[in-house]
Amino acid sequence: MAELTRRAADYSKWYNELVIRADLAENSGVRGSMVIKPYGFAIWERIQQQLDKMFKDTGHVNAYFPLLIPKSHLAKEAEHVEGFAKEVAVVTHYRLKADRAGGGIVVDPKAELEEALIIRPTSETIVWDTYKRWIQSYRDLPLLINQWANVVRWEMRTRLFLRTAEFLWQEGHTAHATEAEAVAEAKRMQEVYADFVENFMGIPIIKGVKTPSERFAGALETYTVEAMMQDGKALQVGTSHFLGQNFARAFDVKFTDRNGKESYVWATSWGVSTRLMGALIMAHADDRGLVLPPNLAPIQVVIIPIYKGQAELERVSAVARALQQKLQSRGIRVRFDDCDTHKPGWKFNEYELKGVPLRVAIGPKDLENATIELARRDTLKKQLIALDKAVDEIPHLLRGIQKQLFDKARAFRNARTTEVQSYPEFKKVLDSRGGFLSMLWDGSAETEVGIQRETRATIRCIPSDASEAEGTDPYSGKPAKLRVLYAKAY
RNA sequence: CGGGGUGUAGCGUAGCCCGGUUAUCGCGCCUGCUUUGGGAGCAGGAGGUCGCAGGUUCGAAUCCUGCCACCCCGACCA
Repeated sequence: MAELTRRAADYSKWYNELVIRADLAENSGVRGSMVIKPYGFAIWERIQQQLDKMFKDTGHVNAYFPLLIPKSHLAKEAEHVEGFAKEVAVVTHYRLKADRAGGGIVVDPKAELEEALIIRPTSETIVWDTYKRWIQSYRDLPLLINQWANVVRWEMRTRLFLRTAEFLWQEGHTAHATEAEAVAEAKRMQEVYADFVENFMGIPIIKGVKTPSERFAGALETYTVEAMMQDGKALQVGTSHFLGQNFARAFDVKFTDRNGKESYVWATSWGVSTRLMGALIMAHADDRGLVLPPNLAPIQVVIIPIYKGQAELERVSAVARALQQKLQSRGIRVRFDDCDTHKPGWKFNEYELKGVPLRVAIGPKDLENATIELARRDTLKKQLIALDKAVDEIPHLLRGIQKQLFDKARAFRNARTTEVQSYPEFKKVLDSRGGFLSMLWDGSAETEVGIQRETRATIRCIPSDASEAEGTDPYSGKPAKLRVLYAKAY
């Protein structure tokens, strides 16, 4: 990764080329949207399946809400509308007609909608408009619902995976009888995300809360999980909001409690998106392509036959298929690539590009010696092992690679996290090493804005494990009680 | 929305300033033979509204006008 770090300024070029070459996605040609290719989608499906299981294990169920939302819904929650109004796509007509003059097709001016519809940038408004009809009693609570969907945000600038105009995500929307229960839910989902990103994706994260200015539009508290990419920039990979009673008030969602008293319900919402795939690439990949943690990899082991002629292929295949079957019976995802349209060297490169954690090569020499060649994607090291040891060795190696990827990323992040005491030191470290900078903060938005303007670094979060600190904010000179994490972010 | 840039085969490009044979080269694609333990070699072949629409000219990828799309940099953002 030294090469990548050295070329930090050139990072976006590297990143986009890699993403495309690795067959994950490409710009669609439609402003800011992406096409996710089959291999990329296989990775997304792994993410979906695992998260979906974790949501269900924590008592949630899936549902689906409309794509198009009446414009007036958005206006009901003041801060929410202010946050999203600048980037919503609007549907104003329901019909096209032939254009006699131009020979093309034009919007039929007679088909204007009485009320414009917006394409959801997030679903809080339509969900809460629906919840109003679903909730009357404390017996209807808690309501713990998740939806997998696409949303559209007309961002001024887009970037493959990290900020596309249309993206896939999941959004959880829950309703609770008490404030304490809703806060606990928001925190619990932050934990679920942390668990998923660290243990499944192998990316270490920092848990914390956002400052008021970085909060979700309409939230009282935003819990975040922040990761560091290999160029030292921060990326928010998951977010969970405690919404208080804001949306319940805006959409008039009340319930009657045990004592017959009526009050507004308490809400949360939480989400992760295809941005996770951007995080995956930028956290683990190297100049040879993707590096996938085994838990996530759609293909964990690829077996490549080496042979001359049909007879040899058949002898190699017999061994390869037997190994494949034994591994599969242990729950390992194995592909035996015996297609004869590409040579072994081509396949080696292809599966490295795709980040497959382990590669097995079996050829005539292996048949003679009862061995296989095993290559690790993370270290690029090759070793010969006895065929009869492979079935035990491979699961063990996969676990080792999963741990190694996480440990490496965590060591990198720790090495790039600096506690700074003064503002000159802050600027110096930010320019030289980047990464996370821990510094005392006076709690004011003025300081945040000032530092952002001067350095482009923002407060990523107030870490939840931050110890009590006492001192002065190096930027403003005012009293400070908190150490927060600053970083340049995507 | 402000600043900059680019549109030529599936991808990457030369040609444009200074108009003139059949639009250049590489990758990829197709066929054949030889190959197969790190992205094969040789031979042959296919593939083009030169972003779109006008204009100037005997003649436009090249000059002029308008439009469109995309990329990069800012403000915005999961």
